[in-house]
Amino acid sequence: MASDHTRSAILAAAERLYADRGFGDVTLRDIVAEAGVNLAAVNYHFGSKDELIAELFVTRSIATNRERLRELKAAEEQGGGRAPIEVILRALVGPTLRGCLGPENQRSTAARFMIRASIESVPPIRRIKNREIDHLRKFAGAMRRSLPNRSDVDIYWGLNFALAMAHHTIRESERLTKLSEGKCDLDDVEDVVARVVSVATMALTAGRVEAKAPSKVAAR
Amino acid sequence: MASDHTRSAILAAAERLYADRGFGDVTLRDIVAEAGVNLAAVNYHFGSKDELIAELFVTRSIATNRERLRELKAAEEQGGGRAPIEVILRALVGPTLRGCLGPENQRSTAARFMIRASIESVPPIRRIKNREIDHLRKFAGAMRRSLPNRSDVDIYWGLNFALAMAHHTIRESERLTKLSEGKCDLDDVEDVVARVVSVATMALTAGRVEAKAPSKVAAR
DNA sequence: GATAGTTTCATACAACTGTTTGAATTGCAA
DNA sequence: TTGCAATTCAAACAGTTGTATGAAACTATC
Repeated sequence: MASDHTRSAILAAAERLYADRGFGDVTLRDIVAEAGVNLAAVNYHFGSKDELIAELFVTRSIATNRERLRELKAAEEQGGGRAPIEVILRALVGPTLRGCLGPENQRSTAARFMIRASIESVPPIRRIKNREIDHLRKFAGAMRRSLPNRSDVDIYWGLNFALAMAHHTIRESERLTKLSEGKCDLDDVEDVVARVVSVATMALTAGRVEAKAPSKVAAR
Repeated sequence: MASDHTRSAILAAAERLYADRGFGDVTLRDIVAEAGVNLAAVNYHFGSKDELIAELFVTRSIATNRERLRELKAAEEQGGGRAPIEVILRALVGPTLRGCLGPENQRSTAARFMIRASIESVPPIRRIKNREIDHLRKFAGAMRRSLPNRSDVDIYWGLNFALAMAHHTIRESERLTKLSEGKCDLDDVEDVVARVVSVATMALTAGRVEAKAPSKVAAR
């Protein structure tokens, strides 16, 4: 083990470069140059390039998921096993949004890395995301307990839409800023969280709005 | 020009292979082998690999966007310049969802290609997506006319959330099926459209649901 | 049917990539 | 200090990739 200096230098350099330039444009040679270590050190310490990327992503994922579960558990304990749906949703999307958004100039390397991972989604990262299902099931369970009258199908759709709004907002934050000409303030993370939670809550609690049949409109 | 046989054979083979195996795993040599043409034909007819991918994506995008605008225009004309917000949202997300979802066994190559493009998002495709803003602005305009009392910020957030739900559902359709153990029926496209439109409509019309402050819950 | 322009082809190119190797160096324990 | 394992290093490896080349085959026009 020793000092692990090389190992952490590689992790730091890789995270920074991937965050700045994306996975497609950064080679192992770029990383070791930035870290000031030898090329072979990557394979010595991590086994392969993919395992290096996986370790970067797993580290951040675990932190986010831990925070999610902490908030969820606290909410359910306080409510005697049933938490209000807004609080559950806040526990679901809050940590992710807080970890990725915020004032751009002071956005951490980790945050920018996670945004990049959300945009590019290379194989090692996709593999990890696929293991996230058990984690999501815990939220589905909490939502079911919170809304016992709601069907499973509606619960899953609500969960899906909540994640959709959070992740899409992160991934397309730049485009939303441009589209809205800066009117949508993505630096105000708590406002974003509140908007996502609010809409997801409505999706899960409101009666279905009957959408007008498009027959006449769509007709030629 | 001649028969264009080689050109279209390349396009068809590329679309099929990319749809099945993803952009990362398919080389030009795979494509020309599948198409039964010479390797140099790709650069002769398309200039480069990226331009080939771009052409594939642009073709499908244009078709979707045309359909979107057709539905939007029809709706606004029928309503004398103002269309109901549900109909606008349906014009926004309907064509995309219909183009990508539907019974898996009979899903077209084009549909599977677009799903792949949504998941992997390779540089030439990202470049094209970035040019989509003007197109989205037309929908923002229609939404503003439909909901004149709503602030611009709310309009943009509603637009953002509508796209979020549609695109995320496409991209993560497999995961949603697995998570819900098949309970969420993604083959019933019109039901998916109705759900997305319904939630987006609520997001745009309902008063803001005041989410509970998380202070106590989140506290250590 | 000769010719000019287009298209196809086999092949080579040139560069880059992640990974491996084996020797050199370092750090620690006996 | 000696010995042993962990670490670092320069160098090469092996394979793949997109692209370029120049000759050959084809097509249509006059």
